[in-house]
Amino acid sequence: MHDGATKPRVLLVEDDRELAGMLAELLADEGYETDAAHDGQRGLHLGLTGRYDVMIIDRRLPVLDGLELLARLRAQAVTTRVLVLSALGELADRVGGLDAGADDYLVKPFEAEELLARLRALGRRDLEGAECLPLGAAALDLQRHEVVLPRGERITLSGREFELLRTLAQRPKAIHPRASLRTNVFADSTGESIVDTYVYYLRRKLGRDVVRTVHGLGYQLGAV
Amino acid sequence: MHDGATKPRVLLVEDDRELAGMLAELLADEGYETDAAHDGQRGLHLGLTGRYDVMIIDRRLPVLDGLELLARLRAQAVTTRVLVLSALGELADRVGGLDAGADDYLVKPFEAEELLARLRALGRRDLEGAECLPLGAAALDLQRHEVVLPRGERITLSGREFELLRTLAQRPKAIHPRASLRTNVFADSTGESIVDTYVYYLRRKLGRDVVRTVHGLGYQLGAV
DNA sequence: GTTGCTTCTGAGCCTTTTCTGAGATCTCCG
DNA sequence: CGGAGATCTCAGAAAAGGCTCAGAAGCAAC
Repeated sequence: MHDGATKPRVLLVEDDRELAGMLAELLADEGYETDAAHDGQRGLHLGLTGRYDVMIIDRRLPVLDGLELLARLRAQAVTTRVLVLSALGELADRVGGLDAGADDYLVKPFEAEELLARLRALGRRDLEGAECLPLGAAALDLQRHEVVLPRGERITLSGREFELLRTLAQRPKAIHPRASLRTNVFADSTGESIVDTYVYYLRRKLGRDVVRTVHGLGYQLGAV
Repeated sequence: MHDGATKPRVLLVEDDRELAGMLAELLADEGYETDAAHDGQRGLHLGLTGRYDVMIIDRRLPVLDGLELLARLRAQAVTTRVLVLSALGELADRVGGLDAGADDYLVKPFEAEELLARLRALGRRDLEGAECLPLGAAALDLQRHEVVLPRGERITLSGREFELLRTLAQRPKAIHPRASLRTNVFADSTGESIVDTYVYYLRRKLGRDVVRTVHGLGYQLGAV
């Protein structure tokens, strides 16, 4: 399950299985946790249901084309950074990709190093390449699943507590509806109040103000 | 050069397969156990996951250049001695290689005897230098497979116990997932709890705090 | 062969985490 | 104010994760 939950998670959508395998190995060495899909349909499914820090999407895909996939994801308000791979280097395609909502564009063949550099850049853009997410005056240690208080005290979180807080902290100003938290953090578990329960746990450990309730809309990150 | 029981392990990263084959044979004759990689990517993978006493890396490599590979290994806190091979004898390259963290540099073509001499020298240097890993107030004697307590008392570890503790001590701040310990130390043995068992053995010999449990994530080096 | 150590497996038990649901409390709005 | 729906709190069951250990199997030295 979520063994290395602290690792940045990558969704790789690439139909060339040999290339996909190499990339997966490369990414694993680099400390990423990778899910792979070999066609657009599957990619869409994973992209909508999983939580990823970055996505790498090939432009040409069977079943559902890469740009089409990207557009669909964006239509569903998936804001994850996306790096599009393409065998076509022409300007037109490049523009098309960026138009469709890609954050970066890489032309095949490419150096492994360049891919990694671009991934890091995307991560940095998202403040996720960092080891910690800011939490008001405190910080969330992504490696250790701990909250570091200003005075240096550490409070360890369980896996789910961590996932929830991390999700909130990734977009600190956003209001996160229960439904999306339930989907992203709790894999649509059947209980209706699972999110409430974990908000309760977080508040019990970190104080009432970690999470703010926006009545009727959802939850938002507060301050510790 | 190394303690008699186990052969010294060499990682050879060389894209010229003919040369690689010859070197592997030479090294085998000389009592080394050799893993070979033919491109930088594969070399990086092996270098990060395997344990080697020395690495021989060609400067020019496909996919991931030799110096880049070296820098990457160093960045991941791999401290193994590295001998860089190069067809280019110019000063600039020499400096580049040493900059990138090489311990020695050998220009092609070279005599077999010279390579062996330099390997022995690197082995020796390893003995002089960091022959102990710090373990809080104590230390892990890499030659004798013993833990040296602050008061000078020595506790002998079995082979597996040593490998496990060494792996943890090599990256003392990292959290090591069970799965990776299982792969690296126990060659993916079938039992699920092999890592737990050896953690238990270490704790029994060295006290509860040698190894810290990070629930759901893995183990981390503690203090003795 | 016997002795002694190491390695590995798996069973049993304990702890922590996860999930569910039900009652108490709160908020909004008429 | 009062009711409906939303939110909070929490206890307890189930599942997952972790610890301890006994014993079998392997290996090396005597």
